Amino acid sequence: MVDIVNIVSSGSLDLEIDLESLSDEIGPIADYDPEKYPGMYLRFGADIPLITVYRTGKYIITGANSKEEAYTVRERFLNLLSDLGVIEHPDDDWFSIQNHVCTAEFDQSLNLNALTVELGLKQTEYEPEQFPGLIYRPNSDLGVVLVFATGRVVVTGCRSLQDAEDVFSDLKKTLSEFI
DNA sequence: TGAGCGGCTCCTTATATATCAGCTTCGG
DNA sequence: CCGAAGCTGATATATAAGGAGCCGCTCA
Repeated sequence: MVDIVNIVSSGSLDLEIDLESLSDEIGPIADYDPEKYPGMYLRFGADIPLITVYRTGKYIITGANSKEEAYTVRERFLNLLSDLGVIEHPDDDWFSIQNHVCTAEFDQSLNLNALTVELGLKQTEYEPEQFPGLIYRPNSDLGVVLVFATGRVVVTGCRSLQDAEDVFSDLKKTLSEFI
């Protein structure tokens, strides 16, 4: 069982945007400081995913806890642009989920030095002086796993929740004899 | 030799995870 | 005034995006 903690998605409006005037029109929920970063930040509320909009019309949505939330925020964004007359149809772009960050857990603490050997040195990186987690890159190439001595796990780099679930269940299967 | 261009790296954002150093704050 | 406790920011992972800066290469 893995839980989604963050989803990164991106899309394109396929049109050039004047971020300076758009941020003025949107008001305080927009934050644009080109000296600091070329993207304009747009956040509908404190616990609502962040939208970063670029001059080229491309945008990214970070911080969603589900695929549905990412799509809902995208829809709200497109409706806002439609209301402002920036775009004509609130659905004429492409949009896709790019990354799932998930957490999972083994019900026991783990010896990461032994785990490094068990998983194979070429797929594993563990340098506790640099970072306390073990970095495991499965052959499936569906994602990357961070394993901690507490038994907690972070699965990232997955295109879908199914990929993250597959990565974690494969890891559990691989370690079924070990733990 | 220098201009120009392509490629690369870093910045920023979200998010869980854990461990260190360095800093501030507080009590005795 | 000093030790302890708490807090912050670094470390690493993935991913999209545009811009700045840097490096090396090619051609005039």
